[in-house]
Amino acid sequence: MNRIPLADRRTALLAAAIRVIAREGLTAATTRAIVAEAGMPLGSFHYAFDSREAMLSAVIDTVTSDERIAAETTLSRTEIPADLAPTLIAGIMRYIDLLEADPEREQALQELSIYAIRHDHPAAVDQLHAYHRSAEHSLALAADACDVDWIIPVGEVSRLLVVVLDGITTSWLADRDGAAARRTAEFAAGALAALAEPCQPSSFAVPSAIYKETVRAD
Amino acid sequence: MNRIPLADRRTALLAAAIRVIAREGLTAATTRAIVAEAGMPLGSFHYAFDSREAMLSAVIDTVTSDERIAAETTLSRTEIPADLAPTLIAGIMRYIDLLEADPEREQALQELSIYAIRHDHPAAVDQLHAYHRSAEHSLALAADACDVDWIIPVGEVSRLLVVVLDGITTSWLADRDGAAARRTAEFAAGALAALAEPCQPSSFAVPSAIYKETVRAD
DNA sequence: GTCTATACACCGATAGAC
DNA sequence: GTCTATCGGTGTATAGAC
Repeated sequence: MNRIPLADRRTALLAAAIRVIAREGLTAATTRAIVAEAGMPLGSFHYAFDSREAMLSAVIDTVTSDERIAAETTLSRTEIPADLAPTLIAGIMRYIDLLEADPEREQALQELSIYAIRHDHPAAVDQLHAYHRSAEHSLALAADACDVDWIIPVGEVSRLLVVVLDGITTSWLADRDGAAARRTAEFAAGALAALAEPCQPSSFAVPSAIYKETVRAD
Repeated sequence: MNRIPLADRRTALLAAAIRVIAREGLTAATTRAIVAEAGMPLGSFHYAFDSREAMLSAVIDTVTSDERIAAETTLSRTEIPADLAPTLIAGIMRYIDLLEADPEREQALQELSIYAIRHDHPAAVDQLHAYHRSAEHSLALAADACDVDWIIPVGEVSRLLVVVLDGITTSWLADRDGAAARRTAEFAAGALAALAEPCQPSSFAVPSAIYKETVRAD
């Protein structure tokens, strides 16, 4: 009947898949459940995607896109305070707000992440790198706005931030303790802020003792 | 033929299930795969467990037992250095060693954890609490050995440690970058060590400003 | 291109022989 | 109690009508 461009059909199926995964979990996201969610007949699935597996890879690519992550995690420049620690706290708090506002979405991302590690490892690495890029961008922006320099490579700081955000997410998904998550956020922000110092006139940053000998160039 | 006590059969099936989950993932751990791994006929499954779901809950209980976690994470007292930061570093490094030695096991634990959040939430909470208890015990032991007091409740420190360990695990499972994981560990240990101070003669600990007003009694 | 009908494998669970 | 055989259901994928 209605002829739908293939790209639109793929988009609709991906969106439906993400909704089903968020609502009922990855194992419940069968081809039947996804086409039902999208209001399509079962047959249409396999000429939008070669297989369920291929579609899941596309789902991961979609939720991993830099634009999507950036849109959800970037602080608008105007709301950045002057000091670094409060800036970092505000950023992490904003993430926790998003987590509390849409727990199922974050749970879905974790399920997809762990699925990818076993079944589509390159996608898992891409997903992690996307988070790192986003964190790096936010951290560079924060340091710039607060007139400080990171004393270790910002890529290292971003790794720390990603680890903390992931840990906070996992714990919160289990215990739903927002107050505890926010205490963790304050501690983490303080610790991260200690990795910056007021801008030096020189362009050479001073590496900390810990990182001096272990950071590799690549 | 061979009559096997029910408890033994359950134990054997649980062990087989854990091996299958570690090797092939949770979704591949079907009743058929598990009994095959255990060398049993399919029929024996359902008089050891009421259902696959019930068996998975038992699996979670098994891997969540305090004894098991403690055995894997507790530092033997003799190898604790005198200063807190190196002690914490050694502990987290030891965890990373275990992670690198048996990645599939840790991946299995994460799959079980995320399964439990959706399908057996009380078990997920128990699992998190077990980690907290173990971390709390290790942190108390470390502080004692190094003659320091935690300046915030040790339960709060343990929460931070659990968050960090979980974040390190997730990142490492994706990128397998042990050097980066160890840099994260050094940073985290340093930040946690800053939450302790030399023992006071008084038994009153001084709460930090951050935690003073947010920690609830419960 | 679209959708119905169906193929075929595998799932959890159980009935029934021994 | 033990194990084989099988049931009913559901999964992915596809063949074939239109």
